[in-house]
Amino acid sequence: MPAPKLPEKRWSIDLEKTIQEAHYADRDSYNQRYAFKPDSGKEVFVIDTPPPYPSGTWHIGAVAQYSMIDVIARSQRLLGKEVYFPWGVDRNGINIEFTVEKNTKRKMKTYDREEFLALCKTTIESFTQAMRDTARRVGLSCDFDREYLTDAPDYRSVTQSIFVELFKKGDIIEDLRPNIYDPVEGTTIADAEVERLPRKTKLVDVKWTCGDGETLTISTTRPEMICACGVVVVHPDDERYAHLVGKTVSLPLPTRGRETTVEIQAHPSVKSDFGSGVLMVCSFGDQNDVAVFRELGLTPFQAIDLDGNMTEVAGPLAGLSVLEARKAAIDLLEGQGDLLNVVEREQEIPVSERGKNPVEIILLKEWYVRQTHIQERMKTHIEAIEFHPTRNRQFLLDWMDNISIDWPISRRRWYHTEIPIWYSQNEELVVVPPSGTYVQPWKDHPPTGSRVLDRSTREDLGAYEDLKDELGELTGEEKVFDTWMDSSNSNLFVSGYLNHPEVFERAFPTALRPQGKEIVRTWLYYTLLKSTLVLDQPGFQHVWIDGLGMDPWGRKMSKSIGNGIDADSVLECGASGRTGSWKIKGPDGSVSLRANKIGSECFRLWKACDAQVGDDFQINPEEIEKKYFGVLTKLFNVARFASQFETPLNLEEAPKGLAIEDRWILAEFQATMDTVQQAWSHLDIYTATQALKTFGTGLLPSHYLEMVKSRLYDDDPAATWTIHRIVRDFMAAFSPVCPFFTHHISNTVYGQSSVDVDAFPAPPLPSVGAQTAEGRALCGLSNALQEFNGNVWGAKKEAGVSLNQPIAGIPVPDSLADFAATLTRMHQLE
RNA sequence: GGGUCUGUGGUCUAGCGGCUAUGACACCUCCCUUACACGGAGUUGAUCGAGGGUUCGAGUCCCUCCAGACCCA
Repeated sequence: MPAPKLPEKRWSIDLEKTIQEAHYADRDSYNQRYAFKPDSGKEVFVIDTPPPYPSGTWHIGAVAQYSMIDVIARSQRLLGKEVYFPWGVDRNGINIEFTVEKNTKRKMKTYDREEFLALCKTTIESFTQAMRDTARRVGLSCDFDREYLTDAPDYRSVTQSIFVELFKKGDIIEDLRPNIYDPVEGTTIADAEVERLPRKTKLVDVKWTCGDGETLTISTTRPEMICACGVVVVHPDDERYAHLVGKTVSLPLPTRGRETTVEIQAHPSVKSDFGSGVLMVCSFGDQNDVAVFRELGLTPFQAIDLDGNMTEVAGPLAGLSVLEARKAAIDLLEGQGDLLNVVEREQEIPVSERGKNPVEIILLKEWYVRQTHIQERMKTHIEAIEFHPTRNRQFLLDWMDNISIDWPISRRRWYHTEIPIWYSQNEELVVVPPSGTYVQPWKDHPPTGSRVLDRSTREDLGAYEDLKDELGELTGEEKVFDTWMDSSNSNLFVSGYLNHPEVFERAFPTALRPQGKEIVRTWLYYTLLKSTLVLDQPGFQHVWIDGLGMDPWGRKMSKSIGNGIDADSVLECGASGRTGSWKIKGPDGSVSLRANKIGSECFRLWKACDAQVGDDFQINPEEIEKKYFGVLTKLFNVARFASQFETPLNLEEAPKGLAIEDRWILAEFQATMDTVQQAWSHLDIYTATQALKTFGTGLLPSHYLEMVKSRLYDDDPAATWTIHRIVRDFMAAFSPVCPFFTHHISNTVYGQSSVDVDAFPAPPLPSVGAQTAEGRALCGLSNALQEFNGNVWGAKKEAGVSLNQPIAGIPVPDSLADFAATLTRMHQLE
């Protein structure tokens, strides 16, 4: 018997790493395979990959998601598309600023701006490199040479150009509005960036006195805000207080520069069962206050300044921080005998997502993207997008129903894209840069080609060069954009908007947006908003939304719980004899998990097989190994077994004299391949992988190979052709899931890598296709065949006979008459 | 409190109105059979979260409840 062409006895992580390193080592051949070649003549398929944010280690759940995007990219190549699988890194934002502040123990605003930006850039670059390594280790086939960074001039210039475009159109405006503000970090934040944390606060009952001497009690957690009170309200149905409506009541604390009484009115937002059922409405105490102020047309008081301190209007409390003022207010009230009761109370308070600081609502002049006027148009476009899974469309639409205010996009931070605008000395004119340039107005002058616009009408008044002298001293904008302003251009950027118009023509709407479900309301929503505002088009053809990686108990992985798993520990598990072990905090104490071998191929196979797209997936390395490494071993051995038989010179054309079992397995194989091709074209990773796995570890080895073993040993050309043709095409169809595994096998045995196949394999024997009568008849026998084989195996076991020994008295049923000879030989029936 | 989603053997999972509910892993039993013991074969094991309803017929559709996840207030 000739030696197998595949020398390795089994698939191993070390083998995987060797193949992988060779794969990535030669840049030219890598690019030949995977770089985007828009002129190839093939249909363009651009994937708007989520640019990860480098923060040290890459989260296992995110890596799992990303590896599935790679499966889609590779399967689309297999189907003959010209795929652009970009590698982008999101590097703007407050996280890196925090990291630098923590590392240097210095607050951002104590630095020179330029110096601080340099520090951020160095730090994020070191994190980025680790991420690039992990990306290759998990086998991503991105166009790495075309890497884009959201903090690079070419990317930021797109953000800035779109800002200018939308500003000119009137879709971006500046306005003085109440904003959610983080006083510690000194910046405005968006609705989507607010989270709630439970904190202990004091709920105090305060005595208020009406003009006619009647007293009432108001419960509040924010007595320092009394100075900003614009109205006192009770519920219109609350009979206890109906007589109060219309009276005036005195503020129980001294103020400055405002009237000392307010009116009592009725409003339905009051919860009668909360506290005393009487509510003081302060300008910007919370979101509800803002709504009531707007509804009742009241003039707001600015009680808190940009540093989080009380303003003049707070009278004796002016200059104190919010917390100090709260204490002082309680003391004052107690001193005057107006403090009736104090209770400690657990309350959910709004904090900023990034800094975890209690946020305030402050009246500020900020930049906004108008969005409330365009919701219906967006919904029309959203109808045209195919969602995977479909339920996520509704998820997005539901979020949109809650949108009631415009999107504030300016931030008082530094490591972000700058708002590209300068103001004239009289503040009535503005200067904006030409499209395609990146500017830093806080330090630069407007570049050549800038335009002068009227600040309020946005009328274009002429070239900056011509009007320079009329502007007086220019002030560059110091504020920057919310990072979602950058991220929401990613599809435009990767599709070639502004930079490659001829590609953009063919690439937009972008073929696919893959992402996690936790950022539907941000990344997906904002991107679709941009596509509607800028181009009035749907941003994508497909949106593919995956679930979240959970710990083995079904909880979200997070640093604070200590239930996270590092991606590299899983991918390197089994390399050089290393084993993996993980200690994970569960609900009932820590649990130790171990595994001997996982690696990228097994990891990808697990993710492809174990959960449908959109479902949350529990990550348990022990299970990944137990359930899926054996699949690789099995498939490897099938190929290795086949590889010991001469590969036919002509694999394309079926030889004469195919036996009934050859025709049967070819019919089954073609049915499987039909399913796989359909599934790949519908971005259905689960179905494709399951079909391949079931065929490759079930029917093929257990039934077909056992039937034809003796023919193979006798060099039967029909059997040899059948098994080789199936293994070769199988590897191609399977290559999106396990690219290095299939590459190694197909390259070694057939001299052609499965990852280079750019057309889905044609059916080996069309005469037994799924649409043919013979194909259907053959596939119809599969159950009977499996059952019969099982019966014989069971009978031998029952009789205590080993499987390679003969057995008597088992007749082949009539339905399998055509297989009588084959089955008799296979089982040595007597 | 609201919205969305999920709930199928010990664990994970298929199922999209129709025969005795799919498969994998684990468990148990057996087998070193000339590809594979990091393997193979065969068993055991589920009142499909609970309760109502629609239907000739329901994991599958509807309602209520319970539990979990995500998002929001």
